[in-house]
Amino acid sequence: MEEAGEALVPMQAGEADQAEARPKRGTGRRLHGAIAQKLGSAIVSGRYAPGDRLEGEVAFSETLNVSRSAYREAVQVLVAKGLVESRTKAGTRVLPRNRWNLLDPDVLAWAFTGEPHIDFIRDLFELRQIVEPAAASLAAQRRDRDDLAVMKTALAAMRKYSLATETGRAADRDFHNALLQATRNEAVVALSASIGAAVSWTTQFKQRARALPRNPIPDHVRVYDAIAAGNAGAAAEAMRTLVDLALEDTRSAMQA
Amino acid sequence: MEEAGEALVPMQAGEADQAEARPKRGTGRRLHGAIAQKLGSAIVSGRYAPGDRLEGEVAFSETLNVSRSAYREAVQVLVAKGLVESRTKAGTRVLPRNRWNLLDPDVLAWAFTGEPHIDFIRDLFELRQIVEPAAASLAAQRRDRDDLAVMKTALAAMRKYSLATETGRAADRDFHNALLQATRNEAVVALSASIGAAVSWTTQFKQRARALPRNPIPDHVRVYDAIAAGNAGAAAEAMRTLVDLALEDTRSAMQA
DNA sequence: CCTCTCCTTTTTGTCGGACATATTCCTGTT
DNA sequence: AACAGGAATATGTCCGACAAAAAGGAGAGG
Repeated sequence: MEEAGEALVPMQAGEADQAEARPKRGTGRRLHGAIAQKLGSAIVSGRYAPGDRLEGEVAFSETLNVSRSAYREAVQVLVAKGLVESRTKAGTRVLPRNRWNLLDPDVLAWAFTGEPHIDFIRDLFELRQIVEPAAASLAAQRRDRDDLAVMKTALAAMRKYSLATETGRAADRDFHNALLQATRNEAVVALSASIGAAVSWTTQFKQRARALPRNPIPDHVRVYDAIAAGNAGAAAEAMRTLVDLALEDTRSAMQA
Repeated sequence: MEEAGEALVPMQAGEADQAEARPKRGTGRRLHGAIAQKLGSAIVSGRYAPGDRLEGEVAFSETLNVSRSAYREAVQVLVAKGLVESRTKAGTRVLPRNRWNLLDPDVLAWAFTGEPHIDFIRDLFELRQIVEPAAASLAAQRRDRDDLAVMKTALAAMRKYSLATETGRAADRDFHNALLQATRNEAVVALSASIGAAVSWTTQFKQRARALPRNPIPDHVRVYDAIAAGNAGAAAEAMRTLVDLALEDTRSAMQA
């Protein structure tokens, strides 16, 4: 139902006093993309509750100082990701969480623009614990020489720069991407794009809280060795412990 | 209450033969949604190859007999799903497959509007074989009385009507949905919601090819019993065989 | 007083045209 | 031939208007 009165004011998280509401588009970004990000992160982070009605298009686009067209295109993006639903006269309303495309890369990114709920991170790691060992198993059976080469270089880069540097984290992503590529399974790879992004965010969290309490390189090496040897069971097991430790680190980091 | 009904009309179910005619929107469907579906399925089914450039907005929207605004909103949907990318002056180009959000429900649906590649189905079932046994295991550990009740009624409905009827298939979906809900993991639920939709399409394929070669009820019962008993290992194993058989059936049906 | 029907009003949906912006690509210069 | 600069072109944004659908209220009838 409709809450009376103060119901749903646009956020315009007022750092500026005056009408600086216009979402300036960052590097090369399109305007409607910026609006979509702004609205999307606002929804995912809970500033709009499921069932809430957004302000009307005309009014909202006015307060944002953008044209209705740009605003509408942004809303279409949110509709495409299952965050909101628009019906004539009823307005645009936030859908319940179970309709959201949580594995959409953008939605995941938006979820990590703010402090994500600990439960959600738990769910994500649980999915990782399901998918990644199985992926490692598949990779062990199907990898070719090129896959191993890419993983090896990524591993070397991880050793050289630690996970504290951005280049080091990029190498970590490369390692996991190469592993998933070796599964020869498009669906699994697509999942990785989502989970991988989330994982990189949680890695940043870990770093932010304190120094990494444990050197993750040996775990990665064990995974690599098992895949190189074509030992599917060992690869799965090694990956399982790797994810376990990552979860443990993240959890302790977030409690602090 | 929310009319869940996406039983909404499949537009232009008949012939798409007519040159490039205006995409008539089925009851309640928005125009840009229809365009997005048309373009999306064309891309996913391969009628546009990755790297191809779409016709310019003005020209294309003219041949479709729609306004540029509607066309643009449709394109934004495709952008949101990673299918295309638009850049000034360069035009709108189809992205490589690894950029697509394959687990997006709409993308999956579009993939099954035409004859999907057998490899893709294989990938999908492989992912199912990874996720669903693990989900059953989680469900066995976390289900409560309500979950079991819902699953039990769904099971009864499946027994009453077979999978040959739509109500029977709906009961099948209910069963799997209840199972996933019992995992208490939003990410797993979201993933399986996508895959589940695709699976229901393959089920229809099976039915179309020939009568279901095997009674699937006992397999479901085994899964239910294991979950009810809280036996995680048995639940995973039962689900594994269930998915295995489903894959086998689908494969033999598609070879015919 | 309640219910049903009809109409008003609100909000999204679609349209058309205009201008802005950013590249690409061609052209002309050095 | 290399480079710089301008014209062409496609997307990006803005504006204003009307169409369509549906929620909510008004009025007739029970």
